[in-house]
Amino acid sequence: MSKKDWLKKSSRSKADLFEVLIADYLAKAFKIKKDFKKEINNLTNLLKKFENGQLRTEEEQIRAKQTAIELIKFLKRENVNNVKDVEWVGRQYQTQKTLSDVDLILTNSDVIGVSLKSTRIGLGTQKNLGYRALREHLSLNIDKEIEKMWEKIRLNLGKKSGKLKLLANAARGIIKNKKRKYPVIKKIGKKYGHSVQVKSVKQSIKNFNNLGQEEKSAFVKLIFGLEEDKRRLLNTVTQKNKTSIYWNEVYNSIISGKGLLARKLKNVSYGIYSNNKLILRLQASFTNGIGISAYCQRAFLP
DNA sequence: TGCGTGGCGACTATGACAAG
DNA sequence: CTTGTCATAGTCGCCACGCA
Repeated sequence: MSKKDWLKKSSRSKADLFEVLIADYLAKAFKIKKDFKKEINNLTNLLKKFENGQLRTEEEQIRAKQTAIELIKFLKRENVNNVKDVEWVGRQYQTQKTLSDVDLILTNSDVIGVSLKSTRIGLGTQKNLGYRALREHLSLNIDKEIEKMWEKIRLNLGKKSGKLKLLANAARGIIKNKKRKYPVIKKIGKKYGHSVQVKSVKQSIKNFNNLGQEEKSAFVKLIFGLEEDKRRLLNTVTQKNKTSIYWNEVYNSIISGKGLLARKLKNVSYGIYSNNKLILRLQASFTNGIGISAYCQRAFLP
């Protein structure tokens, strides 16, 4: 296993540990006869095996404590006292169709989902949408533009000399892979790729705004990873020593598709607004550098 | 410090053609 | 005609970085 694999696995376990630690604090706070000691021990032991395992564990312990304190305060303020059970949802989000990491089950059987994030820098990419998904949801069609882009790239390469000229008729993947060896390929890709990005953004905005409520909803749900979730959702983000907690206010309009509107942000990016509040930023791009590789849109939280 | 950009890598889809 | 195999294309999560 390569070092990167270890790091990846470790961060997965780290996130898990972060979640169960908080679940444990919450169970205590609501005096529920349940603890997560077993999960905590298992994950702590697992983390020990990774590079700097001790350090990683301690970092999550500190962050979890801090987050839990803030979360419990928040719940008190919001008069959420009637919690009868705490459940760790963890990574079942695909099957459970929820962003919740820990569920709070209330005495009336309502559920509050809590999404828990612990990051060093930024919020990361929310989702990377491929052309297929965009075609399906937004009826985006830039086939012609992409074909034209390739024609121009090949034409341009053909005018060069030597190895570059030979590449003019090579497979797309070959050309793509040569871009590090021949940086001029990146320049060419950028030159002809940019207009594809710009056009696709225009088309995406127009098409999104022409969608019906249900289709708008489906697209946004795809990005948020929501399906038929009935939970009220509480988001917490812990960065460094700062924790922010907020109800997922946009949730209802996301589900209903009401009040959703796309608007241009920059030449290659647009925003999706829920009742005039920016909820997502989408950026037209190529997955692997500029031009020449597969088209995609990346979604970021604002 | 937010945003646009660049990059890696694992995985999946597709289509051509060979083998059964 | 169906199944297998191979190369190429596309998908997508994660991360890094530079610049205004």
